[in-house]
Amino acid sequence: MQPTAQISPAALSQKLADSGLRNTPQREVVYSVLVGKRDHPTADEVFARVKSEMPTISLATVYNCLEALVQCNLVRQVNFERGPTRYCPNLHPHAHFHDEATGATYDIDLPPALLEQLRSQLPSGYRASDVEITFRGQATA
Amino acid sequence: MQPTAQISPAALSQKLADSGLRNTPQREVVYSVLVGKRDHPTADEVFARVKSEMPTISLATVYNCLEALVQCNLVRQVNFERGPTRYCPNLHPHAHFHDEATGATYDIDLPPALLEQLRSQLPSGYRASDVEITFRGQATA
DNA sequence: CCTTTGTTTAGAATTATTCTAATTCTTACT
DNA sequence: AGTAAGAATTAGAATAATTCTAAACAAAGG
Repeated sequence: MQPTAQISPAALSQKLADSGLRNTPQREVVYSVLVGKRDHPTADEVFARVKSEMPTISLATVYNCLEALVQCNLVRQVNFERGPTRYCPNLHPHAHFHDEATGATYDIDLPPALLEQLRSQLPSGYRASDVEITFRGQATA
Repeated sequence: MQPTAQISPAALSQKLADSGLRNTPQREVVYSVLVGKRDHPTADEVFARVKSEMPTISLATVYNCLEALVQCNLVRQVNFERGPTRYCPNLHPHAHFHDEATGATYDIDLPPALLEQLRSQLPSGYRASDVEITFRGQATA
């Protein structure tokens, strides 16, 4: 998993603008927190991390910022079963491995050919804009 | 998608017993409702369907029954994003296609070889007990 | 029987998330 | 600069799905 490079504030503004959204200090901090520690944090965890840098931010704003970043395709949402939504700034197509023992989440790179093979399993008439692949198990390493 | 045949009440009892659980009229009805209409209903939807047959059942019991059936491997849970959990009596390994327009869910059969290929992408030390594959998009057919 | 253990039930509690309404910021005119 | 219009932020209320709680019930074993 090579990390996705953090984009510049200007590029962030641009990406937001592309989706009709504005850049704000809050959105910048939320984004930088996400790329700073790619452990698939929940909104609550993001909130806690952001507060140390910007103590006045509210949880509602964190949700708003995360949604904005998802909308402009800088961040992906990840869900495991019924757990809280997690956020992932890795934009490479990849799967997730969810360690049932520790709760940790790892990114798993997938060859594009394999994804293509998966897509080809769909009957004609089914057009998938997205595939989500999640492994569950134990990582002993 | 060939449908999974409904198992007999005796076999249901046996499966439950294998997991240290008892059979009950409620569990039988919940199971028969699930196999009766395989449209991946939510707990609420199951509740509504079961009530017509057994009007005194409670929602908590439906949750309990569904959990029991999941535990003894007769039913799978399916989650889409943040939506309510859905229940699926199809035990063949398969993926799901979630139609974003209608909200409908379709089962997609997957060749075991492809699943094996997916599993082989995991680094050594990662042992997956389960893989979940979800397509999102639009079904025009 | 009588005890133990599992199940059901109704309703309360919980959790993650979204909504609301008031305020504050930006942007873009004039 | 001054101001109107549209976004974004905030705190707290509301919601939705699910889980928990405690009491009643049922079944199984000695």
